[in-house]
Amino acid sequence: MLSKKTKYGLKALTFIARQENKKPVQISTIAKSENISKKYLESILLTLKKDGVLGSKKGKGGGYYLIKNPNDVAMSSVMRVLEGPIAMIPCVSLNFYEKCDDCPNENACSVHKLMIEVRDSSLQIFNNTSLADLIL
Amino acid sequence: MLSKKTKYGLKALTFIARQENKKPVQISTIAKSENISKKYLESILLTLKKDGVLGSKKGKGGGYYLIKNPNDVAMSSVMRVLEGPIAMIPCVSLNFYEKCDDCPNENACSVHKLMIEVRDSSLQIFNNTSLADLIL
DNA sequence: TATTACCCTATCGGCTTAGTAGATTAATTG
DNA sequence: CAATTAATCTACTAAGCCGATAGGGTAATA
Repeated sequence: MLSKKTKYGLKALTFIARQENKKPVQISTIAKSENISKKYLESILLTLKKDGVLGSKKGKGGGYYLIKNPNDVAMSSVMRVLEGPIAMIPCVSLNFYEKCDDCPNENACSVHKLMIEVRDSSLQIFNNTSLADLIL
Repeated sequence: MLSKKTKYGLKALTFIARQENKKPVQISTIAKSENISKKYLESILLTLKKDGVLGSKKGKGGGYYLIKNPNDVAMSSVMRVLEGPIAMIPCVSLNFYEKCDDCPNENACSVHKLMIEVRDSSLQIFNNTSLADLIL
């Protein structure tokens, strides 16, 4: 399941990227327009800022703005920051690997192979889709 | 995330499908061999039985056995029974569709389109992989 | 210097997951 | 028939996560 966190984050990023001018967008503006709890959205945008996708400006006329070019914001990186691993199971995750405690031998595991396939196909989509593709 | 339920279920199915003879396999045998809590595995196998993939026999020499041919057990159906929707988000699910409460217009949603792509690529894998492929 | 709006910490209810316990039912075997 | 075996059913629980909320703190701008 895609968490609301990720869903809201993607919607917010899209909203910001759609701005003609490069003026900062306020949290409350996005929250209202996209039907998202303002306080919750706050924490999400903060996460995206720490990740380096967004920048922020305080005070009057402040808000959040895009730091990178939408073409350079890959879905794979956004997904990893907000959702966590792209793989369905830790033992096939590239960035969040963890050994299964019930599997003595990964290579002999029937589930393992299947999950690698799924991971690769998802990864291909997320790597080849950028924020710019979402704007359309 | 793939739930342990699904993971255990797949492992159990593989275990049963690997049996040379078609004699029923007992829960405890699978549980020990695959390091799964016996009682938990019980409920999983019961679910698979209700779905029509497995049959069971009580009493001495009883256990669970495969009803269908491994080639006819598609991963997509097993996934749906154990894991639920294959889609990452209900609004793009084919079998478990639900409207988003925050989206006024699905077709205008940037997340929607992305999630359809992911669903389709996963579905293709799950549809084209059967239990027979896992045995190898 | 007042206002605006980001920043941080803490908390909470509700839900799901994984696992446990115990009693019951049905089939086989002696 | 009786004893054994193993599936079936019901109920419960501990732990963890998610989404949301509350309230105050801090920095920049006009």
